[in-house]
Amino acid sequence: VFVYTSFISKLCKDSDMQKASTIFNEMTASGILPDSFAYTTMIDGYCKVRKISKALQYLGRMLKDGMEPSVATYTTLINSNCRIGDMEVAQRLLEKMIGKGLLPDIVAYNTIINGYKNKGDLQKAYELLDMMKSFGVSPDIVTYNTIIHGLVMKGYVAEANDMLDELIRRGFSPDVVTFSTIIGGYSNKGQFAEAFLMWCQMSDCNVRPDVITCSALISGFCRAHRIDEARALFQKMQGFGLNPDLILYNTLIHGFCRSGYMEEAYHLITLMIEDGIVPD
RNA sequence: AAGAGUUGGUAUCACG
Repeated sequence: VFVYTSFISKLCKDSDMQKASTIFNEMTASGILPDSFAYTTMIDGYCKVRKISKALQYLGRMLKDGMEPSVATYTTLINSNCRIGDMEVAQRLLEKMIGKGLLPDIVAYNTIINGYKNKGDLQKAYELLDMMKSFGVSPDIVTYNTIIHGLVMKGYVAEANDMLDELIRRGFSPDVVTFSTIIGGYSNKGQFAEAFLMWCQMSDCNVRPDVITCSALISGFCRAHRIDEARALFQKMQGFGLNPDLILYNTLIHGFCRSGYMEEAYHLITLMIEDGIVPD
């Protein structure tokens, strides 16, 4: 079950549910009984490719095998509903698991907080934050990152910055996601001085930028038609050993087109192909 | 360097 499930898990992450289900069937055919992990992997895989009926089919098989959904199984289902924006169902699932005597863990809470955040309902996100604390579950850096992103999405980047200070005061270590989120927020608003300060604070914390950090900044530069700076950072990051990916190329190509640099945009396509990245 | 679930970057019709 161990090796099968790890293999299936990788296939699910590649959204290759065709192959994943083949392997799953192969496993059961060889007499190996799927456990809770195996089922949850399949359920999550199908949820992520929006084949909910397939996912429920596996959930049904799991129940028929006499297994109770685990906290992770519930979290998968909650997340699936969060993605389609159905927070009523997500909330009901959370209550249902509690009713069954399962205690939602940090991941479960983070998932539903993220769901409310994506709906723009920071009020509810904060309520869930209180709820988790009252159940004795402490927020972690993911929780903070989620709320910081919620603030950024609403344009409250200064408040997001305050939240960063607060989390540090409480003894948490901001990570590359924290900084990328805030840098992206400033960058999108054209507040590049603030974005730069954040970049410096990130270095002070010994957190290294990654491709996403750079993309967030480059995206802002492009939006503001500051193509020289976009280009400069694009060069510089490769000096750091960071390799541009598909999204970054798309960002730059779009930015160059928008600012009228059509030849250069076109040139990027050949460049990305040389990098082994297939344009989408 | 190993089996499951949560957070950050681009684009996309219509509506607004």
